[in-house]
Amino acid sequence: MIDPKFLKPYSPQEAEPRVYKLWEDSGYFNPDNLPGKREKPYTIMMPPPNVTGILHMGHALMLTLEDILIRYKRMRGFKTLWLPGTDHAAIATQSRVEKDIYKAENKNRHDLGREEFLKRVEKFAKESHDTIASQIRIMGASCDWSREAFTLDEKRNLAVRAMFKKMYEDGLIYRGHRIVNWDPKGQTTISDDEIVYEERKGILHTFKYSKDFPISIATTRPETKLGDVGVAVHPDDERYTKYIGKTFEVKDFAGVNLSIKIVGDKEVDPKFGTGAVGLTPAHSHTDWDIAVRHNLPKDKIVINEYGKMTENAGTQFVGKKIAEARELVVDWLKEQGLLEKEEEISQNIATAERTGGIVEPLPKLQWFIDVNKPIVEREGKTLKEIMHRAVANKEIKILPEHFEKTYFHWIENLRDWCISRQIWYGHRIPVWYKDTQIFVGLEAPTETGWEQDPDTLDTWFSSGLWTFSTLGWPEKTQDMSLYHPTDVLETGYEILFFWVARMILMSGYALGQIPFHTIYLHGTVRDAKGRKMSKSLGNGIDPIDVAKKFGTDAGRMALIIGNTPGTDTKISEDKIRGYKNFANKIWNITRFIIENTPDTEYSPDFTEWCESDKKLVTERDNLIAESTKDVEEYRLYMAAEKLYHYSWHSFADIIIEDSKTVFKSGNEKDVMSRKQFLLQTLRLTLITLHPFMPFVTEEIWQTIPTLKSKGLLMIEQWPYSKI
RNA sequence: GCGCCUUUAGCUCAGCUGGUUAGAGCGUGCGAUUCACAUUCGCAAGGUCGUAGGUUCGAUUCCUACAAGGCGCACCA
Repeated sequence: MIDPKFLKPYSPQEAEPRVYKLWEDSGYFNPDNLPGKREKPYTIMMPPPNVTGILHMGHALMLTLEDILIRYKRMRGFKTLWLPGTDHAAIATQSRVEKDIYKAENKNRHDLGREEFLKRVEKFAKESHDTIASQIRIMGASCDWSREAFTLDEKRNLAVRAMFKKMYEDGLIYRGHRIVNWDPKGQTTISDDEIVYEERKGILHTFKYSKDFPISIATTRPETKLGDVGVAVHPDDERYTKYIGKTFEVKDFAGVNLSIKIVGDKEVDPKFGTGAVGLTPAHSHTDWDIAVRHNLPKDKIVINEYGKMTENAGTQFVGKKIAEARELVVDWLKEQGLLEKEEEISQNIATAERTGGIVEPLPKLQWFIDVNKPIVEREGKTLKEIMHRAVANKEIKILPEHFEKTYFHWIENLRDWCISRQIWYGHRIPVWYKDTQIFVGLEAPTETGWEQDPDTLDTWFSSGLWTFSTLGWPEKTQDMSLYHPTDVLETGYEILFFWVARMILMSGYALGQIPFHTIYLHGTVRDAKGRKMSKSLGNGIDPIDVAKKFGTDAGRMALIIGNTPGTDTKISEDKIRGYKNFANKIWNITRFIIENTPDTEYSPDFTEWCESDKKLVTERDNLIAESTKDVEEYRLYMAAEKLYHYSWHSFADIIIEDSKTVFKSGNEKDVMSRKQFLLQTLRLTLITLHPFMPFVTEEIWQTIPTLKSKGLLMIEQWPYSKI
């Protein structure tokens, strides 16, 4: 008797939660519980979503791609581990919570104090985590919850401390006083990669320090000139060579005394401005470098951490904001008749990715990772070389391939990585100070008087360890030896440098291993018009709403079809609706077949095909073989589309339609052959579509008595496993 | 400034290593539909494959230049 469910349209809302529970309760998400021998492991570490809120379409795409790969490999008999987790996302989470608290209570983090503030952040992170974990389930992700990790939990903290200690002892981590990127809004340093450049209009002022100063200079930041210590010109610039080496005393530059030494440096572009650069080493990266080369004073700081002028800027400027000071200096130059020219130019302003604050270069004592130091344990290779080599010698393959060039280009320009942050939420730096002594270790020294460094680590330091901190490193666990290196790292191309490169660095350094064999980079999910989804535009599609309205399967298909690696993809409700109809189509295919084969036993070894069906078998098997190859070669979009097209436009539209005639004909051999073909193809359709549309296929499998008796579709064997 | 990507039907995109009438989905038009389908099915229209050269027996596919759009990195005094 046909199950009455089939008399109504397929209801993903009803089926999906029930089916997920069935899977989760089976224990098969955990590779230890999978049936059969399964000697070969297949591992994916889930890129941990930030605990700053809820999942968006990008997460849905990531989860879909990874789930397809994992489900496919599980059906191919691999010991599949997909390890889920979340990321504490230090700055992002801290600033989010700060904002909330300020809105609700008009307090900042200092009003609450470190301990109380951290409690609040942890509470927020916990809630956010719970939301995310439930949303990952809604997406149908077949990941091993028993191994779930958090970048800031105890085990990961141990890994972080162990790594810091190891790198410190190898001389790769050092403390240095140098110019860093300071975010006045977030009150912390940030790395070069956390800077976003924004093009803005600025005014280039050309002026002289004093009437009798021989060289005019140009600047967009007149207020910093209060801290100038020199002027740099190109060594071959004939206009200025006669001044190189001389020092000029400027008695009164807007109220301060300046001692300006003229130096020749080839970094100076003689064609820009006047061809002479006023040097402010404390507030400019390039000026700092020039000052180092020519031994000029570097610590004349005129702007502090809050973006205000310091005492060095003179009594009339101290305490004033940058913008105000800038106007005052310009006014003064005008009054003195020193301003020669003002022109509008466009310039790139460095802003902090997370807070949007304008980045102020400042000299500070910070912790760095040396990317150019030869490592004894690694045959004298540097971290840069470790990162470069893994991709260059094809140990790691990037998809799409052209991102390799981007990757190499980034490595070439890489400078030492500043890893200390002046924020509270994150891994505390495992360094203790007592007078002039420094102690670096896993635990605090037992004697009294030691104080721990107040700073925390860049969040990407802990994410860099993700492929192995999740497996228990630094302990020598069974998981470590079985699952590392992992197989695929699937993530968005925008975090290739932030994260992917750092994992290659950390794994290569600490283990002498690559972290993964293949990098699959997906693009950004955009709206129907190609715009980025954002809160302010209100054009976002919430994957959870999609699940409610159309079903997760439909959302997954819409995300995957037409989506090639590295390319942005557009999605709309219309597209999703199409795949909702497809789920219903499979539902009705099933209904037709069971209604028309009530007395037919499915026999797996059936060979008595009539002539016309022989062709159908070949066609179908070729299609499955092609799709299998597509999945193996990461053309998931292609496999999904082929299977979709076959099910609907061959199997349903042609073959099933034709069956109506065959059944009427009454030719017994033909009828039997066709019935067997329909049953067999239904079974194969469900199996091959399962990685893409896991819910509807499993629901059907569980509803048909003969298929259900074989257990879960999730662990059914993929056909033609020789491919 | 250095580099990467994209440019194929009205829209969104496929087209793997060059080879018969260039494909899909959506949309459009016409027709059918109490017979698995909160619909579905059939048929049809629609493309000088960004522009200009080149390699080749043959190029949407390879090379060069150019144009438009997008992106990354660096500089930014």
